[in-house]
Amino acid sequence: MTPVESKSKRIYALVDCNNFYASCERLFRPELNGKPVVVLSNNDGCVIARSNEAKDLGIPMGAAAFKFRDIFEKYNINLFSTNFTLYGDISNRVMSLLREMSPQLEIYSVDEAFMIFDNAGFDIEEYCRKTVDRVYKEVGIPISIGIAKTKTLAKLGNKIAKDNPTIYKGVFNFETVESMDDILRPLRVEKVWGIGRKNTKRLNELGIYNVLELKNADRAVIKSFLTVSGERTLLELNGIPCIEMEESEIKNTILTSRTFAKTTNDLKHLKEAVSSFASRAAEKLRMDECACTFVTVYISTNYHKETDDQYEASWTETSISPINYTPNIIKLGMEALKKIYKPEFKYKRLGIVLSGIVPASETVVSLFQTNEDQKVKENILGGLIDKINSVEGRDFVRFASSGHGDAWRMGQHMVSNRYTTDWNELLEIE
DNA sequence: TCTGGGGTCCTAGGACCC
DNA sequence: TCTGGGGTCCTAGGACCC
Repeated sequence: MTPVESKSKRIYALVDCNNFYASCERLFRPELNGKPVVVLSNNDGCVIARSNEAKDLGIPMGAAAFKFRDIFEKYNINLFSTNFTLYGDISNRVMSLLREMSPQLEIYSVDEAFMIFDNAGFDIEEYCRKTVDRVYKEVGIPISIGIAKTKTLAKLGNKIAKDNPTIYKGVFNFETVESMDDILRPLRVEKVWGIGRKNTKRLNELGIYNVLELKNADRAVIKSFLTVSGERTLLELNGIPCIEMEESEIKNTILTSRTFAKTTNDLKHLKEAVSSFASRAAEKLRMDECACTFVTVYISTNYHKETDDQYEASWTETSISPINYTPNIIKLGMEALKKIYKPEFKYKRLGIVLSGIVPASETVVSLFQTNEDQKVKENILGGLIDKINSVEGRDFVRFASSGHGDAWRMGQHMVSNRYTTDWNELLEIE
């Protein structure tokens, strides 16, 4: 037997929540079922989720909200600002149910996960249909599933299921399809996972327009034009798995960034932003039980405004040993900001990136920086702040340097309630 | 007037070494 | 003094994803 034959037969089932953010908003406003719903980004700047009814009205993903104001009004579209606290909680509910249905689960994003079946001795398609029913009944979120030998095909199958609900009823299975060619021929290459704007253009220049043409293309040609990533996509379309399970649960980077509601060149405002974003990033870091070595700050002007002078810059500070205590991270962030700040520009965006991430348990105490006692104190204080904030809402407790941030804080005008995490409800549940 | 936020992976090019 | 090529490591930036 060759190694390939002796390998177990693995099947991927990609679960994707339909119109996730819009579905979350509807969950607590059932009167909106059948009506158009749109969720806007921070600052209510652009469209990041649409219900099917909103899609049918021709509202594109990523559309600038101010350009569609008339349409929103004319069709009486229900608008929501983002409520990530709510979406995160609903996501957790969906994922725990999926984990129950499939112990090998790889969570890919807030609304997507791969269920993995090795040598399943049962009808996977039937099982997936049951999963669709259960998630809808128990959580209230509609999902679609694509089944195939590779992740890329499973993603594509999911798209097919979603685009043809009456034919496939939420589940598309590449394993039982009669003619692969007939399915792939009508699909444009940009539908494929990993083929974005630039790669679509390159492929079109090669005369490759549909997925079947890509699947049958010359491997060496694809590699030379689309690099190894494109080559992997081609192999995956042919049923050869190249994108494996994620091995590490640890993120490489943790990022907190915001576009400001107004521009500012006031160093005081930027310092407040650094302090506030560093606090949030440190909180995420501790949630993963990790520590970081590098703290990067980047700032930029408003690149949409061509009449303004443009500037963007970033700087990375290095810690002697890995840290996750908020004041330490703020301190490095402030030093980085000092290196790149220029008073002559008006800033629209600032971000903090934490990298060099390691499990907190593996960190050794640095002789130069802190001692065991200090470390213990930092851990207790950090944990306490996180606990209070998780109940009282983000930023309930924060460091004084974060200020009140009225000048730069985001504008959000249509936020729904934090239905599932409100303090009162927590009390009732517990 | 008003265009998100949080990630991953890959490549090219510079610095440095032998 | 002048010359070369190969290798590694690091970083910035591009492209993609949801």
